[in-house]
Amino acid sequence: MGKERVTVIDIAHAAGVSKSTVSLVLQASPLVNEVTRAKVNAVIRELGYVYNRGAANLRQSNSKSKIIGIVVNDLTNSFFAELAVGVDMVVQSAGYVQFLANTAESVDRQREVIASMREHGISGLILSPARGTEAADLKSLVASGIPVVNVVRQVAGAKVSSLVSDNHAGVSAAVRHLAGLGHHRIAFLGGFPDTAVFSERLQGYRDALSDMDLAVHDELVVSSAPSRAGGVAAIERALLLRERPTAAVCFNDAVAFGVCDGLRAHRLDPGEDFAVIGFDDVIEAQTAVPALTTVSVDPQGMGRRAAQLLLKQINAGRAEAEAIVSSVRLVVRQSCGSASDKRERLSLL
Amino acid sequence: MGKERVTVIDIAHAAGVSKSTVSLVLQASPLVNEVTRAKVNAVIRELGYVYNRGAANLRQSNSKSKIIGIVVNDLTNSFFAELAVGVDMVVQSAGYVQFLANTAESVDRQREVIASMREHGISGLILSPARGTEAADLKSLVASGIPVVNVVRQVAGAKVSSLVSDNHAGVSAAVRHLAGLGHHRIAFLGGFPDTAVFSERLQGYRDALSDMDLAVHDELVVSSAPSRAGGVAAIERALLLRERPTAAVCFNDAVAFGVCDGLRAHRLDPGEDFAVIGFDDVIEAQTAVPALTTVSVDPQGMGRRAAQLLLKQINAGRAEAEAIVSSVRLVVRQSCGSASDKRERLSLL
DNA sequence: GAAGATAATTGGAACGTTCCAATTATGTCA
DNA sequence: TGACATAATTGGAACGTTCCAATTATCTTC
Repeated sequence: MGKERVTVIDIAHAAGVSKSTVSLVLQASPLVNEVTRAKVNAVIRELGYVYNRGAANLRQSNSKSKIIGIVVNDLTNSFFAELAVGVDMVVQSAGYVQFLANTAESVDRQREVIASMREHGISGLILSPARGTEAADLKSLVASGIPVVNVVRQVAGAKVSSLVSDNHAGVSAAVRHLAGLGHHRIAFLGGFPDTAVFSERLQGYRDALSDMDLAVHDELVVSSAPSRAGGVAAIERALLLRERPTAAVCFNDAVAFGVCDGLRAHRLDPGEDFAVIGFDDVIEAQTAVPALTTVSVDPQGMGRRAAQLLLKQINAGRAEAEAIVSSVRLVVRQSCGSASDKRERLSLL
Repeated sequence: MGKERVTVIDIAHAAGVSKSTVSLVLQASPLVNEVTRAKVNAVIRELGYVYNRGAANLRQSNSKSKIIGIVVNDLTNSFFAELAVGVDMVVQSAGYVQFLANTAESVDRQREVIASMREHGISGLILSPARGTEAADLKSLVASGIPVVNVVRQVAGAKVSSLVSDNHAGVSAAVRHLAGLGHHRIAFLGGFPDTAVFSERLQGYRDALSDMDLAVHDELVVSSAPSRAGGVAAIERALLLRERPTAAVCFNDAVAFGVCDGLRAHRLDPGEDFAVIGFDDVIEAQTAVPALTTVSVDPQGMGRRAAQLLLKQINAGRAEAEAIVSSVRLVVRQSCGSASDKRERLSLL
């Protein structure tokens, strides 16, 4: 049953009008009379018609496909999952649907999925580029006029819009906060050193230390995978130092959680015995114990803004690339053990 | 630049063959001569041709659109993020691309996104239905012959395949394990009571208690949102009981983590002072401190299997619905404080 | 070298929609 | 009522592909 599909012609026939009129109704054109519109709509419902966007898209320009692509480098990281949710929200309510693909940091896979998305005629692309992505990888895509918004990571030399958080300012604020609490040996933990994001955050760390007249010890920056497991590994190594750090700002929240885990494995109480600050502010940051002090970038909000930027460019037809750096704020919670937080915690018990 | 697209006709012209031949080449047909194939492929690369699946799909049956839809009820839960990654893996390597949408438990939104996906001609759908989804919601979809695989949750009366984990056996095993460790007052924490998954798990809890000759106290089952925050709330309430539980099996890992957080807020050490067992085995379960004892369902593997099942049905044309319940195993780690684990932990220090 | 088989190629119709130009119906005004 | 404007509707071409039936080129075999 239900083998052959219902087309606009079937509707036209059943409603006693022409296919052109039905098409007009589908597009909510003001040219069609109210009563015919009602009749056509009734028939549409009655016959269970489903619009064929593929056919429509064939006739129209590609930018009306109502598909946007989003490719992220690591969906198992909740930062990106939330980013995707944010994108999905605005994209859905604009009547679009999103192709989501995960590259797991593989540029090969990234190339494949972008090619596949192009074949399907995406109207635009939101991309968190895999490590090692080069401007050349995006060249033909932008040449074809498809708007692209890079998020989280930039690609040097690519003529596309980008939306990144203010990494330098965020880490700076975190370091200054720790220094203000009296910490002298502050570590920078986690992250792959060959990424722009890492460089920016590290620079923020170094600059803030200088600002606060603290020495910069290279042994205190230990890189690792930007994951929970990476955080465990990083703190393990940091605790091996002859002169241990007393605080750390972490590459991201996942690393920070791993650091807390690693501390506990050493019978150290994060927040009490060791201060840790994250970066991202994923949802668990609030509910974790201790609640994580972190640089809030609001991943969902970032997804929403990226989607809005992309939709703007799609609607504008040909839009120039703009680079937005999204401001960021330090959210002080329990994991850095500030005096005020200690009071707060005691009053809770 | 790059405004008008390159079509199969342009290729044909440039290669000195007919569009039919180019089409044959695109489909890797054995009918075409090696040397012409090579020439055509060269021209394709040279002109930067991109295949238009929309057009192809117009001519072919819907099942060749190479798009599958996946809609989940809560992507911010890492269980579903990992499920999506699993689906993506097999789907990508089969040359498909996935529409991913998040419903946030809204059946309205779910209806919208499914409708939108149909308009785009998905070949199949993997659905983790939002709470309150009814068989009627899927009726027209299955009537149109599009294969659907429900994951995680079933929809009563819907004629679609499903892949769920063995909830009863999983919770049973968890309860028996706790009882074996000497616990008498075992709570069941978290989850919305109006779902089939909840009922199944609760039944597993009750049956196992009976098996072990333990009394079933209704006050020991406290429902809540199946999230980290819900876990905090649930354990708060459980600790208010005149006679406190000493152990809990939780609706899922998110709840279990929340329960650990809540315990710590009360200066109770999860694993030492109170045993907790989760359900799902998300990646953090291994690296968390204490590592979470949990019923492992391997979300990525589940995603992969769901995708394989769906692809099988797509290729088979018309396939009958099959209900698979995926077996499940208890992974004992630190959070339930078994004797052997205590030894293990001590040896670590 | 004629006949038949096989290999390779091809033009044209079809898929379901949109858009344009053209047509018909309806209203307004002197 | 005729002339004109406006409102509503319409047929046909086009989008880029696939598929069928038909054609042409190349082999075999006697």
